[in-house]
This record gives sequence, structure tokens and C-alpha cells, in this order.
Amino acid sequence: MDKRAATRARIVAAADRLFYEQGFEHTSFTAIAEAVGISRGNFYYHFRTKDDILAAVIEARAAETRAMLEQWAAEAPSPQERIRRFVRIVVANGDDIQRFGCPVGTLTAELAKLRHPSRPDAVAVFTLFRTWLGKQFTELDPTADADALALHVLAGSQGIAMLSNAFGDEAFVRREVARLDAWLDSQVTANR
Amino acid sequence: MDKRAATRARIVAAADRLFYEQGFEHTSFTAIAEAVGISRGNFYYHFRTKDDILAAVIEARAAETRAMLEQWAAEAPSPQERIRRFVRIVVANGDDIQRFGCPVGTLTAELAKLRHPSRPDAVAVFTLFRTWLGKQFTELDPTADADALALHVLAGSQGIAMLSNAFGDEAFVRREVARLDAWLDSQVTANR
DNA sequence: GTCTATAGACCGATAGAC
DNA sequence: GTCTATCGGTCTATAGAC
Repeated sequence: MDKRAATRARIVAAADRLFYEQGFEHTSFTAIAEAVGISRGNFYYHFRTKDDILAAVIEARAAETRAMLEQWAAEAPSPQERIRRFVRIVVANGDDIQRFGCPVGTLTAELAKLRHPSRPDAVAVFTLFRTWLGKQFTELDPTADADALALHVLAGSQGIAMLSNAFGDEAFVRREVARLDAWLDSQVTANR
Repeated sequence: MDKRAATRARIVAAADRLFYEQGFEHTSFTAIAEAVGISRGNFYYHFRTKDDILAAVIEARAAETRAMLEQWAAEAPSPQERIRRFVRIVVANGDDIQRFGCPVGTLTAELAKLRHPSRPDAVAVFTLFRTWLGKQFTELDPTADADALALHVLAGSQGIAMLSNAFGDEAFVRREVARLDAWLDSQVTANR
């Protein structure tokens, strides 16, 4: 990787984190430049506008998500176990979610209010999870409405993330994850 | 109501709507003043700072919520029917939620990222629903963990609102509301 | 004449953009 | 490093109701 690409990657990583922690609009150029440790002037060598950075951040998140889903698919033996991996995100990233919510959910919600042109790209990250989950449910039961089940799981984890952020109640998160797990079990049993 | 209070109320109503549609930070003084039809200068006669407006908006939302919950409690005969009223919000306000998400959820999420001092007050609106729902579940079954059940319903509707906003899929909303209704039925049946 | 409500000029700071 | 627009925030003059 040449120096240009390396700096670009550092900018994207810093912006990603700041957009998550502070929101897209609230994060200024200056804040990103400071986090990376470069001057604002240097900045424009890599990105012309703030929207360009946002696009790069969303692209990076999408790539990261694809890699993660592929890894889960490779590691976990059964569809049920794979779906369980997804459900576990809200526990594994519990601390971040409690403080800043779900990165996918909060970004799409913000971009919706801003009527931002990149909003569909942010939604596409949601869609990655949606179709991946749908695939697992189809494997579990080819006759099921896999997309509906996928959205149910997605909605469940979004609700948990939202209230975790609002109330900071870890017991609630564990309880609701267990509930989702149990629901998943019941789906598998029903298919036997 | 004197003229001062009337103008103040109009400002709060306009700010409420704009904060909902565009987010708190994105909404400028100029935008609110334009929406109300007054000059920016006049503004400071009624509110000194933007945070003061936010505080007034949150207070208004809390009062509105309390009134709504009281009305539901008065109108609906059974606890189950009352809880059902709550679940129906995502359908009744389906259009707004699809475009701007849940007003309570999106505001608390934004204020969390901004580390805004009024965030606890925004969360308190969530708590109004939480305790009201808990009360209904206690009436349904005094031995149940009413708060856990309340949070489950709250999380369910938050998840629906989030994905409704992301995907704009009305069939999904109806499906998930039906699912929550069925779950509620099962809770009632289990108690018999 | 006094008070209430209003308008609009104006401030420093900071935003994104170049 | 500079430029311009706009941000939240402040001050003062004044029009009209009483």
C-alpha cells in the first residue's frame, strides 16, 4: 500500500469512528484532521468534500460487513448457529452500543433526517444483513418466508440496541437476546 | 392565553416538528423563525438559547405523552387493549415513522451522540411509556416481571420503527405488529 | 408614557470548501 | 492559509396596545 492509500485509510477509519460516536453532521473536518494528525489543508489532497468521506466510510463499513458475514458463514456449522452469531453482536459490542447505539441504524436514521443522497448506500448495509439472514433461514426451511424472518431478527436487534442506548440496562440486553435465541430455537423445532 | 404565551407555543410546535423531521442539530434558528413566521431577532424575546427551545420541546412532548397515556387508560377497558393501543402507534403514525423514525427514539439517539445535557429528559419520555406499559402488565398479572415485559414491547416497537424508516416496507410493519399482538395474546392466555 | 412584542443590524466563531 | 456562508447568540430601536 502506498503512502497515499495508507493516509486515506487512516482518514476513513478516524471518520468512521467519529461519525459513529458523534454523528455525521456533528463531526467537523477539523475533528477528523485532528484525530488523524494531519492538517486540514492536507485533507483536500485525499477528499474533496465531507460527503466524499461519508461515501468512503459507508463503503468501508459495507466491505467490513461482507467480510464478517462470510467469516460467520465459514465458521459456524449450522444456519441456526450463524443467525445466533448475528444476534450476539449486541452483546459483543455491548459497550459501544450502550453509548452510541447501532452504527448502521443510527447512521441511516441520521441520513434520513438530513435527506442525504448517500442514505440508500447506508441502507444497503442493512440489506447485507437482511439478505444474509434470509439465506440462513432459507437453509433452515426452504418453504419459510425467509425474508420476513430475517427482518424480524433485524428488528429485534435494532430494538435492543435502541433501548440499550437509552437506558443502559445490560440485564435487559441479555434477557432480550435470550428471548431471541429461544424464538430461533422454536423456529428450528417447528421445522423438524 | 396572552400573546406572549401563544407565540411561545407556536415556536415550540414548529421546533418540535423541525427537530423531528430534520434532527435537533440540523435545525437552525433561521429555520424555526421562518416556520413560525417571525424574525430571528424576535426569537430571543421568547428563548435565549437553542437548548432552551429543546428543553421546552421535550417538556411539551412529555406532557403530550402523559395526556395520551391517560386517555388510553380511560378509554380502553382492559390492560391488554391498552397495550394494544401503544403497539398501534407505529401503524397510526406509519407515514411519519417511515419518513422520520420514532420521535422519541431518534431524539434520544441524537442527544446521546451529542452528549447533550437534556438527554436524560428525552429518555424520560421513554420512561413514561415504560412505566405505563409496566402498569398494564402488572394489572394483567401481578406476579409477572412487568418491567421486563414492558421493555420487550417497547423494544419491539422501536425495532419496527427503525426498519420502517430504513426500508419503507408497510407489509413488514403490519406483520410485526401482528406478531406483537399475538405475543400479547399468548401472555394473556398464559395468565388464565 | 409605559410596557410588550417585534424587527433587524450585528457579533465572534466555525463550518465546509478551495 | 484564505475565503465565504452560516451558525448560535446579543443588542438596540421602535411600533402599537394600553
